[in-house]
Amino acid sequence: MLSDVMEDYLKAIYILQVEHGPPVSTSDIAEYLDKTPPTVTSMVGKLEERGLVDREKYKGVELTREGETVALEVLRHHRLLEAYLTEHLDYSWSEVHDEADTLEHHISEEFERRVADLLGNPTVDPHGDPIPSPDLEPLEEDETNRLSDHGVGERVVVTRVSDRDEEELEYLEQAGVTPGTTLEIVDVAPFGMVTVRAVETAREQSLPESVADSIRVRSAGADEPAQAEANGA
Amino acid sequence: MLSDVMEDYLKAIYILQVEHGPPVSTSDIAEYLDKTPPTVTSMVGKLEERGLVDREKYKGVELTREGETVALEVLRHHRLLEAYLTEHLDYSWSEVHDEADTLEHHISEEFERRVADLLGNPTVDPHGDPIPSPDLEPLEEDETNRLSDHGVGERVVVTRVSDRDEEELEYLEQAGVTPGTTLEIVDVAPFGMVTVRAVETAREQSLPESVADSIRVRSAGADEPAQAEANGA
DNA sequence: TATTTGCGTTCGACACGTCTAATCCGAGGT
DNA sequence: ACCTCGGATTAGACGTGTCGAACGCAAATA
Repeated sequence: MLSDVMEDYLKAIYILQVEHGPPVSTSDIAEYLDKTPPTVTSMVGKLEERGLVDREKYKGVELTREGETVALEVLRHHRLLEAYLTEHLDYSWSEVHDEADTLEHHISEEFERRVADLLGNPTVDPHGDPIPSPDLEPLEEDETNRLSDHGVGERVVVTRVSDRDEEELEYLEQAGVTPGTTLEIVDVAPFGMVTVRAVETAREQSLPESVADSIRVRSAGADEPAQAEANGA
Repeated sequence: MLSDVMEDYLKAIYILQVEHGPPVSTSDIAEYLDKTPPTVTSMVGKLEERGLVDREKYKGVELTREGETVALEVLRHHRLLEAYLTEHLDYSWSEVHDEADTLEHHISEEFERRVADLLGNPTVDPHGDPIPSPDLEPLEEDETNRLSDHGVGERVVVTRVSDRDEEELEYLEQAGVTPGTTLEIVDVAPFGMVTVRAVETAREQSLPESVADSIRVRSAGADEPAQAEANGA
């Protein structure tokens, strides 16, 4: 049996690995989990002993297939919970993260199954993040663009926003920028600030570069406009 | 902050205290929580340091008001979760206990509030156990009788069954003996076996003494036939 | 190539929750 | 009043997860 702490490490390594590719450094893990580097070194050693990560000293760490499976399981719990809390317990879009972060380690397989059924086996969570399938196959890479990769005049549909920063989420939520929203890019300032107009509501918003970086979009009218609606119920 | 383990001890002490009255012995706690007596002694020492229990060495332990409040909080979580899992996630009556036992330590106050609202602020859980109020006032004593206190020919309404033994619960569930059921006592054997007929379905069941002891009832047609229906939604 | 500098790792320590083995109370029987 | 025996406590140990301080490696700099 794995402790919740170990699950947290595996999830962190998975996420960092997806973002910047393996190997993942000790200090990145420490930063992500708010631990000190010696703590991470020692924990990573234990994960290696259990065959959940491969490691090269002074280089970095990478999940084994087994470690990846555990990470996907935790991620599935997390994202199902986010969807569930949002749709059935009336949580706001920005409140769900902390609750899911705790509960993801403590729900049973039974609970997972029942929640998934109730939601109609969704494939994305409320932030647009993909939910790993029940058999925990590796997720496909996110092929969509960042909002900041697009230029003035283009029309895009939001597919996904980062769920790591609560304040950012609250801002986007009340600004009406959520998965499924169609945006028209009004202006791009030299320092990366992007001004967009939500097509449905005609509201204009300016978003700093860091925010524009974490919003994933596809071109409006591009192939397969189905993803945002795939989250059942 | 209290650990989940400490919460478990406080809950256990509370329950034992309600059952057999203070002081609660080390070995009873050990038995209840499936730990060894030295472990309990050491933990009880820590609870005493934190002002959650009063203790007299070699005698036993009793919750302080503060410790009782914590126990009631955990109990509220547990019983709300049981009600919630039963009513909204389609858990069977006997499955909920283990899931609730874990989750009770990990849900936020926010979650507690939302679940309570959704259920209509129930005052009893699916087993008929009282749910502590949000302000965590001490629970009133259970004034109802045990099934085994009644004699042949009497009609009683089930108000409450113990949730500690999963097998027993499964049996009672499929036997149709649940809170709200009206029973007529058909026979009492000398060794405590009670045979009852469920009035609504006319099914007859024989219950061993241990089971008959853990079923609480009130006389059918007695004052205030309202309790079993008080669990909203 | 020699040195600096930034990470990473090792070392020692600590709190928690648990156990076994050994010892110690104290209530009930004589 | 004494002894016994069941239950409680102390003593010592271990695994987990965490830290700060000291040390070591390796890549970039000169």
